[in-house]
Amino acid sequence: MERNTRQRSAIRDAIAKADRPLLPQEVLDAAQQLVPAMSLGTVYRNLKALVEEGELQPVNLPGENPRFEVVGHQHHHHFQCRQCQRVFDVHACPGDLSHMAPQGFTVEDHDVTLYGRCKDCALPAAKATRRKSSEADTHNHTHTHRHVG
Amino acid sequence: MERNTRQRSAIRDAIAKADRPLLPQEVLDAAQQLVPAMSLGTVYRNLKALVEEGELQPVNLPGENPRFEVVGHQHHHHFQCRQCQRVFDVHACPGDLSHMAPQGFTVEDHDVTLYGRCKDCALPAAKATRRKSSEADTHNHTHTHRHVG
DNA sequence: GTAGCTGCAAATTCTTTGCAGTTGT
DNA sequence: ACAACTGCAAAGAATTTGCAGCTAC
Repeated sequence: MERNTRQRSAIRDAIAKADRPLLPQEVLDAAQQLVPAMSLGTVYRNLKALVEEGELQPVNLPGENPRFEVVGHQHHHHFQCRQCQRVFDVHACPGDLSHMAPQGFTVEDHDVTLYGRCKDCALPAAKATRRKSSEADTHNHTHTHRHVG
Repeated sequence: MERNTRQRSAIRDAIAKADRPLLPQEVLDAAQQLVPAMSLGTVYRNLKALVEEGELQPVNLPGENPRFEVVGHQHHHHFQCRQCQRVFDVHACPGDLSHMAPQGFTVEDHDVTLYGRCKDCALPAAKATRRKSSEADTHNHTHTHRHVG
């Protein structure tokens, strides 16, 4: 049976409060504000458990490490900002794309990822009424690149 | 200046002959038929060099390690077979998807991945005239899962 | 002859796992 | 009590890199 540890609550909370899918390290950072001694291993273990439990779902984007969000809206897609690298949900869907497949291929599902600028990182020219650029640059610049360097 | 080593030729050749994007390990497997002593490190170094040179391009699918293909067709998408895990090019495109983005977000590009059954792995019921199942099961079942297990 | 390349092994990054001690129920 | 959970550290997997020797030009 599942237990209600401080760590698990903090992890649940961090993801529930986020308005976007989080990386394990981001979950740790947020959860450590409640439980400072929490380890990354515990985050991974709980993410896995919560996914199996059906409470969370992994969000995989091309070339990115998996992020996690609460299971809510069924079928949806994602947007990644090229400036701050953060990922956001997109509730729209292009619909049936089976016509795109080559002869003889059967399409069962699809993934769509949009790239561009998020609201906070909008380009100067793109917004007449814009926040000071210093604000935009103050964001979570999570430069996530898969693996080594 | 770039040199023409046996290894580099074998790598180039392996990718050019493949009809789909290959994983580094698949490139090694193919290239070792020409240069048996080739190491995986050499494959990675050459893939990187050939990408920087503009001869190859990485193909990133959600939750998958990067594959590589020759730069040819400009904008295109990919299909991954849920049976054999192989990835194929899709030359169609859904077109402009900027209407999908939330208010204030600017869309500059998109990635689309289709999932289903490739021609070789078509479901029995889906094809009247079908190859013997033994043939389909003889394929490259590259079970690529990111990271450990 | 020498710069670029190669194989090998060690290092790095992300993720999982073993273990001994802690804690929720 | 005792099973589930935690922190820590080691293991694992994909990728990069340092180094000494090899080789194309």
